[in-house]
Amino acid sequence: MLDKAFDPATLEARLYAASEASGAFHADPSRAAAPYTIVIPPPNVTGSLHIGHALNNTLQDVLVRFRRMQGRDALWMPGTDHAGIATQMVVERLLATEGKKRQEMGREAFLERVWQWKGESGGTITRQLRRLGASLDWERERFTMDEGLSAAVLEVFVRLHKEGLIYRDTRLVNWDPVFQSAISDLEVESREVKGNLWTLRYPVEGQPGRFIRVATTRPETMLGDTAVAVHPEDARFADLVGKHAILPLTGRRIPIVADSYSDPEKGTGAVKITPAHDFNDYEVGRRHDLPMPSVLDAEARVMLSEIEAELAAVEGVADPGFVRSLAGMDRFAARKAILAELERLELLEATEPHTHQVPHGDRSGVPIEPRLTLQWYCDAATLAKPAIAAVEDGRTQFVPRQYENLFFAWMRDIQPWCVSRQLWWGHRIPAWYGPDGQVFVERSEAEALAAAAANYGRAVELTRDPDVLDTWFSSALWPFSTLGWPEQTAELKKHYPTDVLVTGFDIIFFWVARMMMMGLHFMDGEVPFKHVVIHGLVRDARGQKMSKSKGNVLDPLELIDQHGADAVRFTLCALASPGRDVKLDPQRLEGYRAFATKLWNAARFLEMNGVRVDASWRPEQAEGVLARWLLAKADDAARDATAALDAFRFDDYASTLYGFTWNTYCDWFIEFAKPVLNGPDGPEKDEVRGVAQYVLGQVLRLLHPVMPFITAELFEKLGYGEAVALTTAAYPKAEGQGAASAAVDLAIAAITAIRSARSALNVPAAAVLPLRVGQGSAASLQALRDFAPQIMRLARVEAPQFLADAAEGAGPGASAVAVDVPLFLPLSGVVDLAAEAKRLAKDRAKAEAERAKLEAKLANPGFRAKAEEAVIAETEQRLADAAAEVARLDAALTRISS
RNA sequence: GGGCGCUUAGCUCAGAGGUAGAGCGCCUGCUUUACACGCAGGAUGUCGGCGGUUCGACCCCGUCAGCGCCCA
Repeated sequence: MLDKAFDPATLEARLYAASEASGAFHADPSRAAAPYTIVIPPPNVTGSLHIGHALNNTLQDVLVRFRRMQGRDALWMPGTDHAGIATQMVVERLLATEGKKRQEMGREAFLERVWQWKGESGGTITRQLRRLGASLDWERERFTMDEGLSAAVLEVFVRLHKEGLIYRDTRLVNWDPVFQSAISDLEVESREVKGNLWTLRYPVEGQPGRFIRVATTRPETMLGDTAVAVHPEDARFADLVGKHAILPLTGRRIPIVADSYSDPEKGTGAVKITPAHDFNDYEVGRRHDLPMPSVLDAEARVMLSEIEAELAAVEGVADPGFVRSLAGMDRFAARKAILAELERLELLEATEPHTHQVPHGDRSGVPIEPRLTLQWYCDAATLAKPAIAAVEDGRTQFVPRQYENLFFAWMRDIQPWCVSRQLWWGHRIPAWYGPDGQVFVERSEAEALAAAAANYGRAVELTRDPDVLDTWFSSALWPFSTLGWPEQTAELKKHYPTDVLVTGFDIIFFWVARMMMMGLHFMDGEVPFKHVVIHGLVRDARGQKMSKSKGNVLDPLELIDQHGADAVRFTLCALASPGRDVKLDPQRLEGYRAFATKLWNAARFLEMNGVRVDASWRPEQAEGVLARWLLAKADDAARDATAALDAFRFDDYASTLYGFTWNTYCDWFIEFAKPVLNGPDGPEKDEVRGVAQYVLGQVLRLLHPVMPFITAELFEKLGYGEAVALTTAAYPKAEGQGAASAAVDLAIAAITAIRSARSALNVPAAAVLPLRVGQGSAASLQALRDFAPQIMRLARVEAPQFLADAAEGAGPGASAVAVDVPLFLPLSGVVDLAAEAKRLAKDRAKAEAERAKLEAKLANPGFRAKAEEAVIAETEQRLADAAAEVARLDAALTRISS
């Protein structure tokens, strides 16, 4: 016997553990079944499950469970990435509490410590994914730093280098002074900062008393200025172009150049150019062939080595002694000192408050310092071409489609990808340097030594590059490295290309783009995935982004504790409309938890009424109208649910099943079944019991992808089979059960019409009224006869009296209509006839308006001439119906007033 | 400034060139022995504004407005 209420907390852990242990989530390449493959976008190993993960993984799990039930050899590949910066940060913080520093420990010991941390704490998110019910193939769990994946990284790096697609170059990078490493553009976020706009005066060479004024938000970089730029068409400065300015403090002579980068509208119209510390200035520097001295070191402290030689004393303008005093000073302290000195020299003209966007490291939280450094680059522009082509010709499709534009925009303007990071935790770059600095990129130190020996004609000592690769470099290989590449495994053969990548739009550049580039390059031009399903961000009920500072964060694990994993999953699924953010209102969760309870109670009801699972019951044998009606509706639900999932419409999938389960199955079928179940034993009762258990079985299967726990529990408790068996039970298909019986729909219409009339007339709920049935088609009258017990029970009426002719039944009372049959509720004395008259008049007005509208439409010659035949016929039918409705209501009004 | 998206019931959102929908909320009534996490009934929409195409526009086109996101 089922418990009185569904209690998710007591069964989720048990059910999940049983499924995992049963091997139901495990793919097997030796199986004949066609593959279905999703690789999880690898969560960060330091991470824990947030609501965005819950959405992302719910959608993946729904797809995987659905396809698995359809008989596919489903593989959902689990794992995490090593998150270079984040992990290093976590462990360094841990060390700090012990009073230790990474630099003191040395690289080896530090890495050992990171692995130790990973062993102890790196499994958080994978444990949490189990609570969500995610049916990942845990036996295959991978980690980007594990042996196999590291081999893949090595192979890719070496091959790309030999192909000339990886090279070293000195370029401007986003430098994070906290981590002292290059970071990706994508790890930089712009933050609004209240600062100042300072106007500086640079003396013009050879024109005493004349200055060119430049506005800047970063005065400390002026030490590295190598030009002043003005707009070529700016008349104010036309005579200065080609002349020089004397850079204050350093005394350096710098050219005044014409470049359209300078905006005449902004600031003073002249802009200082510091090529080594600003991306725009860097481009200007390249255009004008300017020197690019760096003036800030790895920690963003003032560094003079590249400008020291040119320091010159200029009376009232530059003092080398002052500049030297800045050496080693932090950039913000240097800013203050420089401003003070400029002020003293009367070269600081104005200070205005100014709010502007400043790039910050998303993890360190400090302003990024663009720095000119020697790094390893990957030729992304070349690799991007096949990726763009694959999306253009539809080998990979985005869902929703419009995200392809975002992908194209980024890929067509892609910059060289800086892949080196000045960290310890990560894949160490397989590059060794000879005594003269020549580089040898090989798969191992031995190979590098051999290559060096061949090159120099003798054995030499090599030094290995200390840097590691960007974490995304290894993530980019994830769709094939996890399948065993570079080994040609059975898994790789069967499961690549994968079917779908499910991710948020914010991650298109991180994962999608890079996986596409690497997949196409290394897998013989085969795309890594056929579909990219993009979902929105999870926001709070008011549409605000969740953030710790706002305190509006919803923790999925708490939600699971409160409502059950099924309700959380169903909610996320129902709200996942394509291209929209998910506004998660706790009220919605309550609503879908109620849905789970509803399903539970329906099952309980059947159990209490002697409905038992009968695997031999065949739907084709059902003859009764009610059974056939339910089977046809179940067919529709199966077809619609499947179509929705085929199209990645998770919202439609959820609402189809919500409606079918609650409205069709519980509200109508079960209510119609009650008189039969309470009645005498016999073939009719057997059939109702049979169809009840059969369709409930279908419902459990249909819902299982989104509500794996409650469905498995009911599957087992009711006797359909072991809980774990539902994981691989066949997903229902539309079976061709035909159209739903009109007889049931007519009975439903009759009940609804009578209920509506009763309610409008304030008939006491408990009152049982007489019911007279007027003239109608033979089929309709038969339907009302067949379902008389249901109508009596659900509409609270006496056994219907079928009237012999239209004249009968006249007399005061309420009236209603079910399709083509008038229904009379003689209510003289019981009911407020004036209220009934009012109700009828209102309905009549509505019907008359409809009639008039249709008549006008048909009277339009253009409509007659140009509309499709079928549309005209339909409109005529509707007009006839409306006219009949008006006539019926007129008759009812007449009866009442007589 | 450039690009993309959105605007439909009180809220959150579906929606097809030909009859505007759902869930929640709201109002009313109900211990109808599965379920009050329930049952039944009900109200609410110039489908953002304007113009165009069409026999017919919520839908297609143009334009304006407001909101959001991305990039600069």
